[in-house]
Amino acid sequence: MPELPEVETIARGIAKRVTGDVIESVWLGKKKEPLKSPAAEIAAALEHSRIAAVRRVGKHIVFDLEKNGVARALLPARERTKSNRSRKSAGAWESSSSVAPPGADSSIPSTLSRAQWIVHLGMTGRLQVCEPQAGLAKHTHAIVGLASGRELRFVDPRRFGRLSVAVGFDAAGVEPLEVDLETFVELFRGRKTPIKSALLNQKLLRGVGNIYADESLFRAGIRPRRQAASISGEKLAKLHITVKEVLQEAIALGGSSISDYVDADGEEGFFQLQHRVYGREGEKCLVCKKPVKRIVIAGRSSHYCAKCQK
DNA sequence: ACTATTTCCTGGATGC
DNA sequence: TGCATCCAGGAAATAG
Repeated sequence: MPELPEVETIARGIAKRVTGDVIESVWLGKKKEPLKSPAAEIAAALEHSRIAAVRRVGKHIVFDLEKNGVARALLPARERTKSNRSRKSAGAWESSSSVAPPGADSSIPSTLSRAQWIVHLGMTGRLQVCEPQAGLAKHTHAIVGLASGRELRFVDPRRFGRLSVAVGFDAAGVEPLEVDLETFVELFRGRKTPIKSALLNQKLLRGVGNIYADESLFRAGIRPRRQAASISGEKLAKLHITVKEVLQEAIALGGSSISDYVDADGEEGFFQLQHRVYGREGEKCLVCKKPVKRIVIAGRSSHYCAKCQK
């Protein structure tokens, strides 16, 4: 279940392999769930684009795409009108900023369109960079052919993952690794919801999932059910630190491998060995030896130590 | 404006 | 062994 550290690890691995490569072809499967934008828009945005960068935003993997505007001018008018329906996705292609590419011959009218391909892995999504002859994994929903001769494949058995395209993509919420204390504290002001739910709310903090919420709360000594607004400034300051600490340690270890998570190199992460409460129901708390408890908050398993967390 | 609950998905684990 | 049931959980949709 990729959360921020796993997505960061995967994005770095993919970036290493495909940055600068050019997309030559796009195949999208028949299943509709994985596609958040219409298939035609995704294919149109990706084809003939250069992958300028690959980065993580929250739990999203963002491919920054660049392409010369010539293809746009050649699009049939019908296609252009059709793709203008949705401003949120590739339909906004027309309104993308057009600038001359560096080093372009100024005598030839040329535009450079920028867009983003956004991949959300959901629970079981995977991105593979492989040779075209490599066996096709079951539940492959997208295959992107690259000029280098390799393929980028999106595989997702449970189909909670999503593919979309956008212009000027930005996700809601603040980056947990960048947020300052004042902004962090402000996120929880007046919130009656349990702190665990607030941490999982991507409109507040983007990237924290179930594992890292539990681990951060344990280190901060806060029970997951505590009403967010009732937590002291001192405790929130502690949480502000432990959230970053847990995420940074996890990134350093390549994420947490539970069930079948592997990064872009097929390597497992090792942060699961550092979990102090997550998945340890009934086992002894590593600090006080009391058994770790498990409760359900908003349908999510939540692990904590009743003695160490108040 | 918030908050809580339900729904989508499949594969692996468990129960009888 | 087989078959049904449950569970994992991110985020969108729905309800309150």
